[in-house]
This record gives sequence, structure tokens and C-alpha cells, in this order.
Amino acid sequence: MPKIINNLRSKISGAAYQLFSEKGYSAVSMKIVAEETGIAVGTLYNYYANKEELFIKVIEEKIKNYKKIFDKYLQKEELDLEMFITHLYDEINKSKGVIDEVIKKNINSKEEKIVTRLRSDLLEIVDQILIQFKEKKGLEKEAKAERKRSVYALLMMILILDRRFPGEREKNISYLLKMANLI
Amino acid sequence: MPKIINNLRSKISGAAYQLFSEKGYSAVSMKIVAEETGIAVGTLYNYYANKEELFIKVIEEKIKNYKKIFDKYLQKEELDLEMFITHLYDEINKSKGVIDEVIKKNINSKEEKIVTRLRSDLLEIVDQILIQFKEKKGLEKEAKAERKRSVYALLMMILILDRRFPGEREKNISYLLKMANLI
Amino acid sequence: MPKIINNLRSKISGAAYQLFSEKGYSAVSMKIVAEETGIAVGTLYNYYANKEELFIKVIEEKIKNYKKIFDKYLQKEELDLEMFITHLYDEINKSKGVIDEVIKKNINSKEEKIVTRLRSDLLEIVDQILIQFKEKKGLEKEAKAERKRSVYALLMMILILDRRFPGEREKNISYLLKMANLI
Amino acid sequence: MPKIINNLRSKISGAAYQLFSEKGYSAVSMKIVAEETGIAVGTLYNYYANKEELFIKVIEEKIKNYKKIFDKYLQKEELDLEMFITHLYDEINKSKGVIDEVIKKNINSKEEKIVTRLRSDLLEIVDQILIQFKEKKGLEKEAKAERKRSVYALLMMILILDRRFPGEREKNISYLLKMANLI
DNA sequence: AATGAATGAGGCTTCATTCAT
DNA sequence: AATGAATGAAGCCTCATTCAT
Repeated sequence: MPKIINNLRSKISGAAYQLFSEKGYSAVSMKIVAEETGIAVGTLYNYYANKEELFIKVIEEKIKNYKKIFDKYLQKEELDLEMFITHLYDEINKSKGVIDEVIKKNINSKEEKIVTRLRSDLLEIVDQILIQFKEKKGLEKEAKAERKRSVYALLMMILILDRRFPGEREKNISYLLKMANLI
Repeated sequence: MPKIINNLRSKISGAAYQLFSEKGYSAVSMKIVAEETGIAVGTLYNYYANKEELFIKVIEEKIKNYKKIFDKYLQKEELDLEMFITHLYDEINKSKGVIDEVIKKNINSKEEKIVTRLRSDLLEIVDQILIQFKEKKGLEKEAKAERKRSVYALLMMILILDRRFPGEREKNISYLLKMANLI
Repeated sequence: MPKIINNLRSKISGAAYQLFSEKGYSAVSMKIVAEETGIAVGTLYNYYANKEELFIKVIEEKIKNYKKIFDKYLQKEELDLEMFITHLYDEINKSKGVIDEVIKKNINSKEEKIVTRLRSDLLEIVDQILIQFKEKKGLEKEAKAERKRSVYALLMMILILDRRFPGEREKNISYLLKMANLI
Repeated sequence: MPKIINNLRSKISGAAYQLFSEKGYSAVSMKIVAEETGIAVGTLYNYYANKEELFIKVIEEKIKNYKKIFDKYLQKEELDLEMFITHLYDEINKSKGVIDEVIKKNINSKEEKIVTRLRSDLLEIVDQILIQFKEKKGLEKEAKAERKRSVYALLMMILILDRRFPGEREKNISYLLKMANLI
């Protein structure tokens, strides 16, 4: 007895994202994704060709979401760095586990390319925001390549600190601010 | 047809370490560890009771090794921070990816405890070295808890930068030095 | 390429029962159960959580079946002992070897409990029937505990004689009748 | 470093017998037999070609042993049936688990033959003793074929009763006496 | 379009057996 | 003659994927 479900694609994506975030790629089964979504396993395959694609698409969506969220900082006259870092911290930590996979090497070459592109997208967003901040403050900017490294470090550190010191959000953010100022 | 093999334990450990580093715990099969070591699957189980123990022991060995290497810095009169960070960078990057797993949460509680202890050991070493450096320079020190975070961040960043920007050792180290000075 | 199969649970149960009967628990592999049923190994696990459960359920079903078959003797006015023993002999020997395992000790405690209960059920049925027979004949009855031993001996002997002297049904039954009269 | 051990063959046999008796064929590993004997696994194979042969030889020895033990009853002027049954009961129950395997069907045809012969040997011994008893008492004897069945039943019942009602040795023996008198 | 039973490759682990020492 | 490390087939079980309904 088929269930009529609207926006099934986004429901699957949501459930999958939650699960991948908590457990990582290997530890999530298609069965549990289906259960969490409230559909049958077979139905998943009407929306995503296979587990790998599901995973990629979930990340893709997340990154797009980041873009949307953070683009508004580019429009602002004044940038409050602390507010921005705090926002970044909170958003990224909703997606913890997904990113674990993104920083891993063992994805096969096909998905590697996609993941790499997605990662660049995210970095680009943050870089632009920080650059704009420096410009407005009249501060000296590092060279593009150096900034890339710094921004990447900043994002990774958000993940790492929250994971290791999960109860210390404020202190983590305070450390991240110092890192941001290195850029 | 059995063949006697020398230093098999360390050969297994080496292969396993490489594989866990590249692919993470779940994506490494006992079969591939055996193949990479050049032995039969069953032989693995003469040395390690199961996959979990293999993983734990591999990390344990790595950390012990770090201790041995870095303890000598504690004896020195003068500490060259750059030299130390460079050394740290190179040593840790021989061990890259094992630590992926160490930063994960979803290891079961038994191994979690061991991993946590091992991590503390390593952090303690580096913390002591950096503290001693500040003392000799007469610089102000952060509180213990803050230092812990900073040192942890430093170590993680070594891994992360080398993985992401593998050809840029000098620039990575230069960034890490800036991070070390935040401590 | 999946194919839908009817009554699969009972097909598996039948095949498993045959195999456990002939070879005993350890000597039966899930692979051979699957082959004999004409399905894939994985399919077994859609019906039974694991090998142990499969075994228990197979016995459970068999005993339930006995109950159904022999309960009718309790309703009868007149009991022909020979007819009853003959019927018992034939029914039990459709199920021969599963009971091998039931008489073993080294089943783990969890299944032991279930097996013990099932055994009691069957013994109780036969005991009641024999008691009723004696009552109607006005014969002296043994004490409950002694009867329990005798009935158990009778049932086991059915299995054993048929296995050892399979072509001598009538003579086996004749011997069993003598045993029944000891009760 | 080789150990010089006398009567190693009989030591192995003893250990194996104990283990097979307690756990049955499948549940005993060659490693544990070696450990229990206090030798290396490889050494086992200097004495027995494989696990199957070890098992067969252990039974063979046991049966020979029974022969030796019970032959003395054939020499006696007077046979105390109760004493004989009691002795039989106690001896057989030292070997419980080994006999489990003997009554199983799933041994392959090669060993089946040997096991069958060994079983006949044991039955023959007991049969002769019981016959002699009847002769001395001037009692009527059953035909050879019927006696064979009865003796077999008697032996099996020893195993079964002790297993099912282990704390009730005297009552078990008392029931067995009744069975012996059916012969 | 949804379902979920069936599939079977592949993962972890055990253990009888071999053979260099 | 004894040793025990090495071997690899085989066992139990999981899970991504397929397809008849």
C-alpha cells in the first residue's frame, strides 16, 4: 500500500543528513534511512540511485544551504566578526558527521571530485566574508593562497573543537576568533 | 603451506596503520590488512584478537612512539620553537589518518577509554614542552584548560593541513607557528 | 533477482528440521539450510534472527504439532494402548533427530530453558493419556515422579529404536508396548 | 624445545576422551586437546592423522576398556544383576558425550562403519552377560534379534536417564533393572 | 510511485591442518 | 620427535541493491 508523501525527496535528505552526521557514512544503512524517513527501502532508490549518490546529494544540499545562510553577511555594511564566527560554529556543528567524511581520503575518485568542489564552495564563501571584513576594517590581507589555508583551518577547527570540548561552546568560539584574526 | 615470517607483528601494525590512516576504521577489511601485510587472514588473529584490538594497538604504538621522540625536548636548555613544531609536523604526518578515528565520537565505550588516555598522553607531552618554552622566554601563560584546547588544536591542525595541502610543508609549518604563539 | 516465494517460513522450517534431524545442530550450516530450502542465505535472516533461533523455533513448532495430534486421545472413551503407541511411534519418527539436540546438555542456558519447557509439554501430554488408560483399566499407577521417568524413557526409546532398527517397525512397537506396561 | 613425554599417545587419548565426553565432537578443537594434553598442536598429528581418527580411536579404546571391565562378569558363577547394571550405569556415564556422537547419523560412511562395529562389540558383551544370567536362573530367553534390541535399549537408556535425571542415580538404576528383566 | 522480500557478495572470525625450525 | 606460526576454507551474519506486486 503506497503512501502518498509530498516532498519525499527532502524528507529523505533530512533523515539521511541527520544519520550521516551522527554516525558517518559506513555506519548508516539504507534500511535505517528508510525507517527514519518512514518509507520502504525500495522507495529510496526511486529518489537516489544508490547510497553514494544519496550521501553526495546530502552534502551538496548542505553546502548550498550554507551559501544561502552566509551570503547575507556579504550584503551587510558592518560585519561583527564574533557574531559571524558564532553563527558559523553553530551551523557547522549541526552537520558534524557529514563533514567527517568530507575530510577523509577514502572516497573513490568519482565522488572525490564532487566533494572537493563542494568543499571549495564553502571555503570560498567564508573567505569572501572574511576578506570583506578586513577590507572594511582597513586591515592588511594575506595572499589568496594563505587565506585559503587559514579559512580551511578555521572551518576544520570548528568541527574539531566542538567534538572534543562539546560543553565549552563559548571558549571554543573565543579560540576560533583568535584564529580568525590570524587571517 | 606455512612460511615463517620475521617481525610479523610490526609488519601487520605497519600495514594496518597505513590502511586505517587512508580509509578509516570501517572501510578497512581484515582481508585487505592481510593482503597488504602479505599474509593469510587467519594469521592476523594470531597477533590481534580482533579488528578492534588491532586498531587500538596500532594507535597505542604510535602514541608511545611520539612520547619517546618528544621527551628529549624536555631535557633541553634552549627550545627552538620552530624546530620543535617542524619536528612535530614531520612525525605526526608519518601517522596521518589514524587520528581521523581518534577524533570520532562513535567508537564504543571500551576503546573510547583507551583512545582518550592515549590522546591525553600525547597532549600532555606537547603541553609540557610549550610551557617550558614560555617559561624560559618569560612569556605569559594561558590557564591550563585553555592550553589544553590550544595544544589539541595545534596537533589536529598538523594533520589537517598536511592532508589538505600536502605539498606545502613550509607554509603549513609557518601557519602552525602562528597558532603555537596563541598559546 | 528476487523472486517472491510462498510459505517460505514453513519451507525453511521444514528443511531445517530435516537437516537438524539428520546431522545435529553444529553440523548444519545456514548455507545448507538455504540451499535445501532453495533460497539465498540472507533470506533466512528475514525469517529467523540467527541460527539458534531457527533451531529453537523448529523444535517449538514440532512440539506444538504433537500436542494438537495427541490431545484427541484425551477425549476418547476407550484407549487402545497399542494403537496409541503405534501412532506415537509414527509421529515421533517423522521428527526423529531434532530431539538428539534436545537430549544434549551443552545447549546454552537461554535455549535450554525453552527446550526444557517444550519437552515438559510433550511429556505431560503422553503422561495424561497413559494415566487415563490405567484408570480405565483399574490398574495401579506409579507415583508421578516415576511416571515422568517412564514416559520420558518411552519417548526417547521411540526415537532410538527407529534410528537403530529402522526396518523393524512392528518389533520396535512391540518392545515399546512392554515398556509402556512398566509404567 | 621438544618435550620428552612418555605414553603421549595415551595422554592425548585421555584428554580427548574427557573433552569429547563433555562437549561432543564439533565443540572440541584440536587446539584445546593439545592444551589439555600439555603439548603442541602439531604433535597431535604425529599420533593421529586427523581429528576424525582421534575421535574414532578414542571410542575404540573406550570400548576395549568396557570389554576388559565387563568380561569378568562372564567368569563369575553367580551374577548379581543389580550390581552389574549399577556398574554398567556408572561406567557408561563416565563417557556420556562420546556416545552422543556414536548414536548420531551424520558421521561419514567411513567412520560410520567403524563406529557401527564398535557399538556391536559393546552390545555383544552386555548381551552375553545377560544371557548367561538368564541361563543360570533357568529363565526363558528371547530370540537373539530381540535381545539385541533390548540390550541396545538398555544401554541407550543408561545415557538418557542419567542425562535427564542426573541426581537420581538409584531410581534410574531401579528403572533400568525393570528394563533388563524384559529381556 | 511505493513496497519489502529476496539476493548474494563481502565482512569478521574460527579452526583443522601443514611444515620450517 | 616436538613445536607453534601460518594457512585458507568455511561458518555466521549484514546490507546495498533489485524487482514482482
